[in-house]
Formats: sequence, structure tokens, C-alpha cells
Amino acid sequence: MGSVIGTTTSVAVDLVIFTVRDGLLQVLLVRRDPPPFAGTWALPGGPVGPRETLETAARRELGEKTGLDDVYLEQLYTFGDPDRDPRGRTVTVAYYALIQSGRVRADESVSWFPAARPPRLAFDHAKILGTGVRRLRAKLEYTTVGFQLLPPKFTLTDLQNLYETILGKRLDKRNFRKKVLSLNLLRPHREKRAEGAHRPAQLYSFKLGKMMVLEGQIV
Amino acid sequence: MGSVIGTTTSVAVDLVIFTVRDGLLQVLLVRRDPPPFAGTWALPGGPVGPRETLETAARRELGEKTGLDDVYLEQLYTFGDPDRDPRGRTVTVAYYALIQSGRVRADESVSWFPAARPPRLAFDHAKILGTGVRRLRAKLEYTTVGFQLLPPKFTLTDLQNLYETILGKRLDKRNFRKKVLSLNLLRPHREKRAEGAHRPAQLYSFKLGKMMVLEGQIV
DNA sequence: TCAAAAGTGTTAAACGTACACCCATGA
DNA sequence: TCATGGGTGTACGTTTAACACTTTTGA
Repeated sequence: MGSVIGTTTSVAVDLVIFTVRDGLLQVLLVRRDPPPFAGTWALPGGPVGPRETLETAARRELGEKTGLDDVYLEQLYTFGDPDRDPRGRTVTVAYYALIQSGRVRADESVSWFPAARPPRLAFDHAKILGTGVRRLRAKLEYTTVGFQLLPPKFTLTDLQNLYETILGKRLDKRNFRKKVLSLNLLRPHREKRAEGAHRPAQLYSFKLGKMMVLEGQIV
Repeated sequence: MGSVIGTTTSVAVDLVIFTVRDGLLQVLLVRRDPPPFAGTWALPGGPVGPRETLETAARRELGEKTGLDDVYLEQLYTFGDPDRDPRGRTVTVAYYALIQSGRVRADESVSWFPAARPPRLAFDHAKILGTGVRRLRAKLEYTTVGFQLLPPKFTLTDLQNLYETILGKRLDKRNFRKKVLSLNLLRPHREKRAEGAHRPAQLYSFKLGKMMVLEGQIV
């Protein structure tokens, strides 16, 4: 309630940016240039500007690292252990974002890594990442967040692969399709996707722009 | 990633302390003495000390206001709009706590209010409280947090009243009992509670000390 | 014609939901 | 004996879970 005299606390945002690529849940990391942890990988993030809301700061960081602005973003958790940053007290508000694979161009200093086996991470970012993975798994089961990881048009097999990848378990094809279609969240397209020597797959898109909390579970 | 030069940001914790009393979900508020918002009610809270973790700061505040230390406490959300505190930029990490009614002595400056109809609150505390109520409702349905609001020994009617109060809907007595008992979370006691001109009620206690996430829904 | 992924139904078990009466007690 | 809240079971509909074959295509 009073002010904290003589103490400097920095407030930052950090981002856990997820995608699904190559059958793996992956996370976008940046290579740190300055010390501490120079040369190691870290979650994208940075200080909150004096006139920014926390979410604005998170969206700005996201835009700077990915060039994207129409992305699902949600506050994850706030980390503030006094020794988490050797430079001084820093409280970081972590957000997580879900983007469609292929919308971000990786390079030397910005790259995708498997979320389950990341490289050694700076600060307490391994802990933040773990919190993000658990949250995503939990939300996948009772919301439509998963759809944010797919391109505008996708097949039911794409969707099932996504769920199997993130949850780390196999699902029954017939039951999965029955359940997903019964939710009435998907609009079939005229076109089908033919790729390879087999029957072409029906393309669908997600009817709603926004994430939705479901009554029951998807899986 | 760099430090924020020339900007002072304070970091605070605020507490949404819930109980159930008189058939209502209630929240503990403190009367503010200093400006701004002098004389209005506010969530208990205060600055995070230089060597404290966020949770330690929250527990300290909780102890100062209630005298209790063995309380369910969970991080809720972080609020950081630049103008939320007229004195200057303050980011507040909100926690919510669940305590058993009757363990806190209210007085002139610390008092319980119905969470659904609080008095006018300082800062953005009405928004924080709303976030807390929604989170508690959501968690009640798929975890055992609700048990934290009951004394060590309680009856199934106590438990059902608690659920009905927080969720704001009536539940079927037989179905509720069947479901709760099938979870095997309760230990019956030898004693019963006789109060009034009717059959005495079986007392139970919660087997686990900790909150638990359930497979399905309680209600 | 073969290989590969898409697509499709049925059945049994579990679970959720609706519903009404007897029990034990103190006044 | 009455009023009060405690305590119990069943039947039906819905949901979940397990399970295998046919279709369409390109090579």
C-alpha cells in the first residue's frame, strides 16, 4: 500500500510461444546476446513500458519476434522469486501464445525447439515453459484453444494429430471425429485436400474466431 | 531484458480472501486509511518486500490481516494497467485464499462482505474480486478446493450448502451425496452432530490435506 | 492391383439425472 | 405427535469406449 523506497523492481513480460511442427509441440526461443546467460536460449521477453498494459507489452514483444499480431495470447503466471535474475529484482508476467506453424521465419537467433526437450534455458525459463505446457494441456481438453494452432483450413486428421501430439496419447479416430463434429464448431469446405496416393481429405475451418470454453471435454 | 531506467514500478500483492458465511460467499475487506480512496474498502494487500517471493508476500499479508498461516492460497492473476493506481505505476499480483468462516475476527476496519454485492472498492479491486469469484466457481467443479472452506468436521449437508452457495444453483441431495461419497475423499467420524429437533447428521472430514484436481466433475 | 490414408456404425458399460419417501430427534 | 432436517434407491436416457472394414486415390 505504501511505496517501496530504496528498492528497484523491474517488471517484464516473457512469452511462451507454442506451435505444432513435425509432430511435436514446439516453443519459440531467442538466443541471448548480452550477459547474463549470454549465448544461451531464452523465452522472448522484455521490460514493460511505462505506459503499457501488461498485455500490450506482451503483444508488442510477440510482434517484434514473430511479426504477427492476430495471435491467441493469454496470461499464464507471474514469477517473482527475488533471485531469479542476477541483475536485480525482476518480476515477470508470463504469457503464452499459440501460432500456426509456418507463420514465423526462424533464423540464427530465433528458433523453434521441442517443448518437451528444450536446450538449457536462461533464468527460470525452464520452469515458466513447464508451467506453459501444463496449462496448454489442461486447456486443450475443455476449450477450443487447440484450433488456434491450425491454419485456416485443416482436416480432421490434422486436428487429431494435434491433440495426440500435445496430449501425448493416441485417440480413437471414430470417437474423436464423432465428438468433434457433434460440437458444431467446424464448417466443411467445398474443397478437399489431395496429397499422396490415397483418398483426399475433407477440409474444415473453425467457425468461431475466438477461443471458447466447452461444457464437457473434447477428449 | 534491459533495465527500465527512469521508471518506477511498484510491485504489490492483493488478496481475495473468501469464506462462506450465512449462506453467502463472502470476501474479507479492509478499510483504507490513507489516500487515495481513504475511507473506502479495499482488498488486503501491500508491497512485496525486497527479499520476498510473491507467495511469501501474500502469506505475510494474509497472516497480518487474519492471523492465520495454514490457509489455501493460490495465485489468481496479475493486474498492471498503467493507471490503476493514481500514485504511480503499480503492478499487483492477486492471490486468492479460502478460509473457514469463524477463524477470523472482524472489526471496524477488517470485515466480511458478500462477494456478489461488495461495497464500492478502491482501485481496480472490483475487477480483481470478479476474477476471483469466476476462478473459484470454475475450480469448485473439478477440484477439491471447496473443502478448504469447511471446518475439519462437517456434514454432507454443510458441503452441499457450500456448493449451492458458491455456484448459485440447487443440487439434488441424493445425486450429490452419491457422487461425493463415490470419490472416496471423505472419512466418516464416530460422532454425529445433533442440532435441533431432528435426526443428527453424520460428521465427515476431508481425507487429504491438499487440494486435488479430479478426473471428472463433482457437479 | 497395391499401398496409403480417409471415412464410417454398433454395442455394452458407465454415468448423469430425475424423482419421493422413511428415519431419528427434540420440542 | 409433530415438525424438522437426515438419509436412502431405482429407472431411464445419455455419453463414453471399444472395436474393423470399406472407400478413394496415385503410383
